[in-house]
Amino acid sequence: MTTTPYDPDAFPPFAVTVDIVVLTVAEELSVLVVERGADPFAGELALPGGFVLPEESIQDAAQRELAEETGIDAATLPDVHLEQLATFGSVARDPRMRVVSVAYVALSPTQPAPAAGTDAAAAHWIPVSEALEHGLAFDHDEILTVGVDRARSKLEYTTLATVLAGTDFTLGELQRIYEVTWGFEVERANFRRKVLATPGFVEPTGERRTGRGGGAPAAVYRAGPGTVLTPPLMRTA
Amino acid sequence: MTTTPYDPDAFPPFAVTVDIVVLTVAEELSVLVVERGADPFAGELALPGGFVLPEESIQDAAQRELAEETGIDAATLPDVHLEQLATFGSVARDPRMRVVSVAYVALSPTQPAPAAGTDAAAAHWIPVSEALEHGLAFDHDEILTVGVDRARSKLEYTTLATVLAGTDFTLGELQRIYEVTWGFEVERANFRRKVLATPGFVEPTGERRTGRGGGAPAAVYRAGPGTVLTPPLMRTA
DNA sequence: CCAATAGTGTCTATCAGACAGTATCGA
DNA sequence: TCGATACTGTCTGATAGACACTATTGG
Repeated sequence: MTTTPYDPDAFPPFAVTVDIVVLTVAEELSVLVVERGADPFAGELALPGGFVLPEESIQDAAQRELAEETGIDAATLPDVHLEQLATFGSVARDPRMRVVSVAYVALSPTQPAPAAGTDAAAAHWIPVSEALEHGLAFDHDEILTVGVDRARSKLEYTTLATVLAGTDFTLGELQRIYEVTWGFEVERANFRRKVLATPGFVEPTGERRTGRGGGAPAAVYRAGPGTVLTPPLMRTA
Repeated sequence: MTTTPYDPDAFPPFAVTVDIVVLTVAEELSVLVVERGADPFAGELALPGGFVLPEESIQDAAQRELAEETGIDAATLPDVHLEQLATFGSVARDPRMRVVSVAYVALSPTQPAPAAGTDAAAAHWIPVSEALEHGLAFDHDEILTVGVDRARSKLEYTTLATVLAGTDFTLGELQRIYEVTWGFEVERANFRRKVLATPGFVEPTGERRTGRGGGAPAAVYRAGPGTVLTPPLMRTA
């Protein structure tokens, strides 16, 4: 806002979009990508996203695109964490015109592949490493990198790993969320101690679940009311 | 980016601005505000900012506005830290038209009042508490709050306090940066130990400086090459 | 039995909080 | 001398890393 009055017809013409880095933990840390149908970058992979409409806030646009284009089951949509990441506004990031993109990060519980036949038929999960090796359209490589960095650091000082773990999880499963996201192993006993000693991180459900490949049945937990981890769960490696 | 091709004439009309939360530590934590000359909110206080031009990136726009409208001495401008904060895009945040604002935070060394007679004659420092009590134009109260939160938490896990302290500083002065920014006192001996034990935080200049109100002369330090504090300097209170 | 996972206990190094004590300046 | 700041040292409680040990499952 300058002190200069401005004429609605004189403002520089910008388009505003949202792009969403939707992350989940499968075998590897994975991101949801869509195949572009039109030029530029037709046929290439890109992050899901779209225009912000004149009558919706940017946050609303991100939520709408997450629902529409993402193919995430409507039942689990409320469990998805969505937060603003950063805004990307280089002059030539879109070859056609001036487009400013407000990027969001979404963390989703482990998900099956989006159902075919929906709006999001072109959407599918691929490992982040694969996405970065292959390369995404526009500046989406950079957006993805920033998004993954944000997710990794948020696991340190928030309880958001529970979002990636889903509604019910064992401590072993929660530990795998950290290990897959961070890319290195975590000492089991110390991890348990820290998680259980942090008030509001997890709550026992009282149930026990038996693993797939042998091993003692594990206690099942759900997310607690806490959101921050003070002191944080450091990633030393 | 959707897979739908889009017509340059059909995109929704948005204006994109930058608004900057420029913070410094004086007697209190203070923010640079400008007096608005035109409606809406004519005569009220607002954060400095302005339009992003068609041929500049958003980051460039923020830097330009910081230099132009801010009244910060050109010699100290390179020492100012500028980082993107968040983007604010509610539908009605500007009563005239749809405006999306990309907010930035700037941390400036302690500064004298901006020189009168410049473009930034309307700019001046006021304590953050005063700004929030009095109220700022548009949604700038919210932007300021988010900016101050960002600054406070960044002091925890980065060495950015050295930016607020200026080129040369004593450990007592650096401690005051923390105390004023966080709003509570820090234990002296522990603060010294932590700062000196963190590699790359500060470097001794070899000089000593004598304070204003008596006391032994203090060693003078400058910022070191380090940027992160691991583990962080926690604010327990 | 073996492999694999779950769960517990313990030793130790590190570090932050708290606080005492000495030193050096200006007024 | 007094007040104020600079600087050092030390004790202690909390905690994370490392690792050993037991328990319970499937195959």
